[in-house]
Amino acid sequence: MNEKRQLEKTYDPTPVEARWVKFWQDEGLFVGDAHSTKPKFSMVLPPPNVTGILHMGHALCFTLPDIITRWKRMQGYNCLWLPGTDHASIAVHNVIEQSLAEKGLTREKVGRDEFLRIAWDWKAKYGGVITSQLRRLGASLDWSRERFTMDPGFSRAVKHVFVSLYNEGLIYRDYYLVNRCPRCGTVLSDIEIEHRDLHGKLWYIRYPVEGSDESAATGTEFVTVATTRPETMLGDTAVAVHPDDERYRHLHGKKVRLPLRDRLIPVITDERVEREFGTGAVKVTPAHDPVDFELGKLHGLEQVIVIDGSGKMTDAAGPEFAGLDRFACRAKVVEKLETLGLLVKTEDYDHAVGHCYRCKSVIEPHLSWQWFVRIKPLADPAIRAVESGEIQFIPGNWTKTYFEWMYNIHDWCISRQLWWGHRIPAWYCRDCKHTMVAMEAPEKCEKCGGPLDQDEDVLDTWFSSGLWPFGTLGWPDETEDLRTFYPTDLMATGFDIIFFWVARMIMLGLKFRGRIPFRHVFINGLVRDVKRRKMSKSEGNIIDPLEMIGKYGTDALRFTLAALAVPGMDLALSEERMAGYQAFANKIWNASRFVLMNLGETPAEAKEGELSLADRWIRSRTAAVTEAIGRSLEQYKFYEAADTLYHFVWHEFCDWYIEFAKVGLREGNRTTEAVLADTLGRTVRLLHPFMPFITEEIGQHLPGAGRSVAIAPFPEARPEWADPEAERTMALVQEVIAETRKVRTENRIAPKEKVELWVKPASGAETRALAGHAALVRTLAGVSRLEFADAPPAARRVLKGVAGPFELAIPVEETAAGLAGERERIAKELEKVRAELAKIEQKLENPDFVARAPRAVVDENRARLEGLWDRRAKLERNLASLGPAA
RNA sequence: AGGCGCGUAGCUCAGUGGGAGAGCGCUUCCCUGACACGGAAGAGGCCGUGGGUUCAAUUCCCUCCGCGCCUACCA
Repeated sequence: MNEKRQLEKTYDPTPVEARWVKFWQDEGLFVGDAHSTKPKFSMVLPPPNVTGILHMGHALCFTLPDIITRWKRMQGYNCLWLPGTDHASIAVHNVIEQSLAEKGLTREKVGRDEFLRIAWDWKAKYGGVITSQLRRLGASLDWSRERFTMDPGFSRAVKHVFVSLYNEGLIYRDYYLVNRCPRCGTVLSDIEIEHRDLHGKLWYIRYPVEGSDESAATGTEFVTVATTRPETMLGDTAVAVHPDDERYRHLHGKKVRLPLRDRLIPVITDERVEREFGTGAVKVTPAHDPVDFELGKLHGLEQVIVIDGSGKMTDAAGPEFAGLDRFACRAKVVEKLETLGLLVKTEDYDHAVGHCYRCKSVIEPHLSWQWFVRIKPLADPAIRAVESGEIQFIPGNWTKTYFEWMYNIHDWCISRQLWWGHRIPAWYCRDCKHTMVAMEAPEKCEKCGGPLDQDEDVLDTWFSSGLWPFGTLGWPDETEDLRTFYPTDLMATGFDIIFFWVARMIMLGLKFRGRIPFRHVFINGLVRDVKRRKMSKSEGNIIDPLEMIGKYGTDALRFTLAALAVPGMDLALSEERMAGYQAFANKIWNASRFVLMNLGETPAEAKEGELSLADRWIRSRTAAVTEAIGRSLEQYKFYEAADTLYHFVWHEFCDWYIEFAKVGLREGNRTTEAVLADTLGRTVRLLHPFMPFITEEIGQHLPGAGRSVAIAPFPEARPEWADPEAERTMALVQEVIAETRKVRTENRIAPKEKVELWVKPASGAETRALAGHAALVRTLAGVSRLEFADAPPAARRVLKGVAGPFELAIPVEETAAGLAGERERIAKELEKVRAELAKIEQKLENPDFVARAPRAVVDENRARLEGLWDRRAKLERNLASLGPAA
């Protein structure tokens, strides 16, 4: 026995994990080789926000691709998995502005330069948190190539893209109604808006029609409009009705007097007005509503801005309301109208309201100058890339979601009124207002030579993220990395950023590289809690991956995530499950300990002629499992691969093979020793992509350990090991053992007590097969003596069982406890057999079935029928032998 | 309003056009020299409802019920 090779008594993940993280890093095992001649496999890590701390969503999204990368690497691919972080402008702003607020400061007070200095300091200090947490997960990333979306090279790529698109006319500046978050102080793109259903109100307001006879007894004529946002009426510049609406035909061309502002506004007609909704007349506020904005343009209406960018009412709202918060103003407007008798009624009304995706404030439509990407020309090729199958979504049903959005895509607003980010490379002439866009700051206006001011805004974070797959590889330079690793092979991410990120990467990758950025898009689900709720801080139902790692080990966490990862499905994470896989890790550990304890000084060699049944069986199973795992991983069926491994390791290798091997090892069978060691070695390597730490630890103790399991060859399937005969015979042996155990247990024979087992011979071949492996039955079933005979020797009591083709008999002393249940046990079994038999008989008696079902199915049913007849006969005999019921 | 998805064992989830599966939990027994994070033997399910296709449906199609998500300019 080699003392050095032995494992500690119990597996303690923490020190082991720390050791191998360092080892992998020091040895440079995950560094991609730009000059390799081997086939490549590349991925870029979806860059987590620098503000981030690792949560379960990360853990899932990083574990699954890591499994694939490790698997590919072991198969000999030149792998690159490139890490990095995203500057996350809004998220960082929120963090820093909060810390400023604690000192009574605002970003305006400290100024742009100071603010950026603070942000960079902050990034330097905390930006590494998430990356160090990623290492703990065991993610096999190439840290030598780590990037940041605002590092100099990447910034150059961003500018390059902006300038190119501008020169091509695909980026333009426009005065447009956009979404603005009053709290974050910036505009947002359409997809950064979350729609939430709110319980709101619908206010019905009367606008006096101008020219109606106020002095007449009939009184003033009114037109009533319905609105969910009464405060915007201060900016109304028209009332719209449907052109064919008879109720309002007499108002065409008339004007109404806007209450509270005492302004005359026209009645216009437009087919977009729904006659059925509200009163069929709608107030028009071009500066504060997307539809009204369009109407306003069409009808040449004035745009009166009554709410500013921070959600406060402007002077244009009138002296009574100027300076009020928009919601306070709403209350005041309603109150005023009521006093004036202009509020007809108020109804409850539920509707979807846009909220900021970062801070959840209610979005305000806001009229301002912004930069946009003309998206159609970019979207079309991106649609074709998916239609043609060049890019494949997994699972495929996300394709539809992608198309849905891409077909209806709107121009992308990319400017943000923030400081942390890529500043827009546009300059405006102070004198002639000329706009210049360039990579480097121009000296003076190219038209009039006047002084220039750079645009104050930065770009949408997602504008830069969209370049990630090629910007990280050195683009716009034609680097070796770019040539070797682009396009990447797999992008694994959440469905929530298909629009934000995946679609943009495809569009920009095609535009600037002329090639797709990745072939497969693996969409993983959301990690939810056991009750399927989204994990959130406010719910207090967060399961913290780092806490789980501390408690159960990284391997258990990874295996849990893999086992629950059905492509595209949300997964409900339970701690119990994780505890189960911790036990699994422990099981592997102890099985390995057993194997190592039984290895001789010199490596054993498996001699083909000396393979035992168990050896041939486990080899056959290993071959099948190896093949199955490859197939599952090809299809990203992580749960299936994990399940296969779990079952194989625990219920085939540990429960059966190790127990069988003990029999051989006791006899000093070195072939069994060799097969045992080889099977463990293969198992460890099969498991490695899922559980890198424990397998590295074990692998390094095994004889013939290479430099690292992480770069050891992934086991090949060895189809020549398939041995159906061994599997059939083993099934026979296992059945006899199981039946014997069952009879023992149900008759309360103590585990320690040995019994004699008499087997009634079945066919010659079956009997010989079983007889050849009597030692296995004896050891595993607690049998002292195994004999073949038509009838057992005379005894006061004989327990009966049926195992496959065999009838079993166990003679016991009358004193054995609990013999009474035996009749019931057999009767119950018989009942099951009869019920099943009835079903099959019925099926086979159906001529349509026999005529139309596939031959194999019919044969299979016939075989089952015969097997059941046989079993029924044996059970009936057993029951009869017990004598009449008491 | 459209689109997507889910409803299978107590819980969390796989799976399949022809004998219902796993993990955890539960019951009984056992600390047998790898492992009590263990071993052995069990209990437990009209596979949401109603139709249709089929020789055969838990599986394919439709209706409905329940649940979740995404997209959306009826104020």
